[in-house]
Amino acid sequence: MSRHHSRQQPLPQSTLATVAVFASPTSWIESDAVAQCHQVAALDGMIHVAAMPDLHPGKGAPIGAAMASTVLYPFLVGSDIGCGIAVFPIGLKRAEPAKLAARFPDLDRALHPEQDSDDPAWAVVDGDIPAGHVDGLGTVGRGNHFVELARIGTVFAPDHASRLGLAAGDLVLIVHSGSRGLGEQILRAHTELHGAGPAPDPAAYLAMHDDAVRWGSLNRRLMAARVAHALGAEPTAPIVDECHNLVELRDGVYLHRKGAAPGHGRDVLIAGTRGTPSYLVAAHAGPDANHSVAHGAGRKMSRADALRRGRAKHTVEELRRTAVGSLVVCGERQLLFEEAPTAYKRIEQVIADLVDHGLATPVATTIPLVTYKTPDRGSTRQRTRRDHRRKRR
DNA sequence: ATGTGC
Repeated sequence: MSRHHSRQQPLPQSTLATVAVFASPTSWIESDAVAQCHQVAALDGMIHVAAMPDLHPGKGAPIGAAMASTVLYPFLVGSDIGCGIAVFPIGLKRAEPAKLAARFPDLDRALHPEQDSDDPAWAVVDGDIPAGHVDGLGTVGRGNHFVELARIGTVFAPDHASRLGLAAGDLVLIVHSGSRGLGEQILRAHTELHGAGPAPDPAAYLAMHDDAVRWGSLNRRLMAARVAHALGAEPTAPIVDECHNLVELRDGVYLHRKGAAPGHGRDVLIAGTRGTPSYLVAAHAGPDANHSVAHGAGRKMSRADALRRGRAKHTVEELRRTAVGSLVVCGERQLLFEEAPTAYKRIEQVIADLVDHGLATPVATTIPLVTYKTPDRGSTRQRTRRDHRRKRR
């Protein structure tokens, strides 16, 4: 993606923005990702780039960074505007993970307002559907997105956990998903005209962006409600819901977050992997960190590397039943390898880096029981996405 | 990441 764009007027003399990396020297950070941070720092209007310990290379822009600029750059937020992680308490009698896994609804299948009008999940909609965008409502998507049933493990801050209504052993649903096709449409509309250049009308972009942020949050609530009903529980309101791909106007500058969660006095669920704990933290990041914290463990390997190396290292069964005893529902073999826990950094190191830099305080861990990624198409033959496409033709 | 692109 080129960062050169046409301008009618001469640019003001640009000063290079500062780059701060919030990770210990021993934490593995790919040099390509740091290089991307410095490329971002050289953009017109950029003031400060804060890289989180889960930093890794993205398409054009780094993932795991908060970037403050006088100019709004849509590509720094990316296509999944509104992607985030929400946590919902769920009152369930403990049951076998295998039984629960089998009861998850098909989250590839969208809820349609008319065809599915009797679905009780609609009760979470308390207004209009943002942008009137109906396509893909209630679907989880692909990549690192998931819906997970987890139990609260170690509680580090009992009072804080208690204020959130949580105690060790409680069950929660964790939903990581975004705005599906809507955010992609919004970025594409900008990119077709302006490439990686700034939004010429920031207010117009922000209006669409804010719709996508609301849509993403609604989508997470819809999915939590679908799953709760399917598991025989009542839907609940999220106790945590933070979006990690967004831009906000803060102190007069555009603060872009790409794979970085708001960290100023927020509670944030920082995702581990599909086979390790996640961390619920109290975030208290200041201006040096662009008021942000990490959003997850962060990829250690590219998807291609994870697929290639994973095939030599793991069996499908090992990835479907993890080291913590959880089950992974994922009918796509390729995705299972791409998302293997070993393709990610150690979440404990990411959290330690945040703690050491004074950006967050752990509240509790969540231990996966069932992670849903894509519908299970049966275990007799694990298919890839390509197989599905072939079959359709 | 994505109702995409090889």
